[in-house]
Amino acid sequence: MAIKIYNTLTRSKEELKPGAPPLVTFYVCGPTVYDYIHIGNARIFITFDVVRRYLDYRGYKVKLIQNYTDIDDKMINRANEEGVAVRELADRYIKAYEEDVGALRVRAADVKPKATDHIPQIIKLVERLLENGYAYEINGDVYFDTGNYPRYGQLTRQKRDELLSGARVEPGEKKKNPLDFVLWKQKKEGEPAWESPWGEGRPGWHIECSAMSTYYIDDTLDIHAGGADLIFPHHENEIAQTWGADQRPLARYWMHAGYLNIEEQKMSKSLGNVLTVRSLLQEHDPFDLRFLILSAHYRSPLNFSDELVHQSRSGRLRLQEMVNNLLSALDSAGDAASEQERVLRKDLEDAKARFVEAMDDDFNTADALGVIFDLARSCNIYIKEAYPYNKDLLEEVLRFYRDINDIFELVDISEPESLDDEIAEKIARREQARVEKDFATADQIRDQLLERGIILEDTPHGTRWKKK
RNA sequence: GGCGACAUAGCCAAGUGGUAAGGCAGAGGACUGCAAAUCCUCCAUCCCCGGUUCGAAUCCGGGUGUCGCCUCCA
Repeated sequence: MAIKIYNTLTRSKEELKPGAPPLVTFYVCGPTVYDYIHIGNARIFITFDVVRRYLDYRGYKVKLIQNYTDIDDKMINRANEEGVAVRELADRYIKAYEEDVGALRVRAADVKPKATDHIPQIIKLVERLLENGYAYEINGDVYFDTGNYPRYGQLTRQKRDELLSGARVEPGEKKKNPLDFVLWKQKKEGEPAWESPWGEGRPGWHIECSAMSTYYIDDTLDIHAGGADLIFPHHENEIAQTWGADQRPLARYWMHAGYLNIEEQKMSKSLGNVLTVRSLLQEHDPFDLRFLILSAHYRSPLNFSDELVHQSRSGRLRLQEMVNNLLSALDSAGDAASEQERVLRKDLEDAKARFVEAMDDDFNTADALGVIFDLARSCNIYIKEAYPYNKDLLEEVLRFYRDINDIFELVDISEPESLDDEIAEKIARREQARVEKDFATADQIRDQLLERGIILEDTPHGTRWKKK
């Protein structure tokens, strides 16, 4: 069995065949750090974080690179509006990005290059493009010459003249062809700039990813990923640049995640419906947001609303409860054997296989969640009916949930904390009261503990507690 | 105008030829002193019309609808 990935380049699912297995080189287009990230950004980062973790789970050694775009028009405009240096703006939002994404349990990339730290590499790349005849300079600006690159449009699946019909030239641009794009931009007054063979200037938007991935990998990437809106022009241009400079494909597999809409509407500043991760985390559990994002296939459009977050939460808590049940059952587990044990063991093996099958098929997280819920039911039945429990089996189930959680990270699977003596004593007192059928006292104690954030649940095998 | 995606129950969502996963919500039941948790049962023939096939949600043709890209955008 092999992992299949939908490759935007070929518009079909292909078997993953990395260039140098078990290594998988993986480049994800990172944020432009001019503002807080929104939930749509978060979808991208969570999606590819899960892809990365799954590849890891399947035995690949993933090297993940994710850049920070810390110089471009948006950066400059925002810095000017706020009257701060571009560098200062970048530092602030890189920090914010790492906090936000960290709260969402997205693991940091192995390499996190910033565009402005790689100006020499960018300049060299532009020089190679000029030497190879794929670029031209006009008064300090350097453009990529799409007229010299017949394959332009291959990722977008459009011919040059088709793309041309919608293209337009910004005032002040001096390019030969409307599809040509800027590699190096001459300095304007008040903008950050670096020395170059074409005078002071700064890099264009697309060039950084080509330059940095080449610098850190120096070979065709296995996977290059980003949001669907990056297909054109960003990724199209990256492909053209890397080919022009080094005559090699930038990446073998191109993955693009779908849009996230807010209440069926595209998120946009003008509609005023941009939801930052930062604000959402004020009212929502990050696990719930992850659940929502993983509940649909990553290439499908995904809607976002409070209602859907609540639905996600209800479903997710079912899994959390199951894990809690499992952990507490483990406390009293021994080496009992039973018919139910055989059933659960089989369901576990099935679940393992089905999980891999779902995820191998272009990371079908929605399907995989179904597998997880099926096993949860089976495990709950076991816990309900198979007392006394078999410890080995429960531990094996728990191990599987830990493995899955290492990929999806939807629940908290920490060992139960020990109870402080006072609370333990109260629980014991309540038990005694229940035996004596003094339910008024029992309920009173339960209410007291509830106020302190401890929820009690009576089971046939004793009382369980959990934190609110 | 060009290119492309999607259309599955009240909601979310898998399934790409063999007779509709899973979750949320809802109804009924079991268990419980009560509660919580859990379990059981019920709840869709897959936008419409044609076609191919022994057989289609799944393939083909034609509609209708929604959305995206072609311009900064994750």
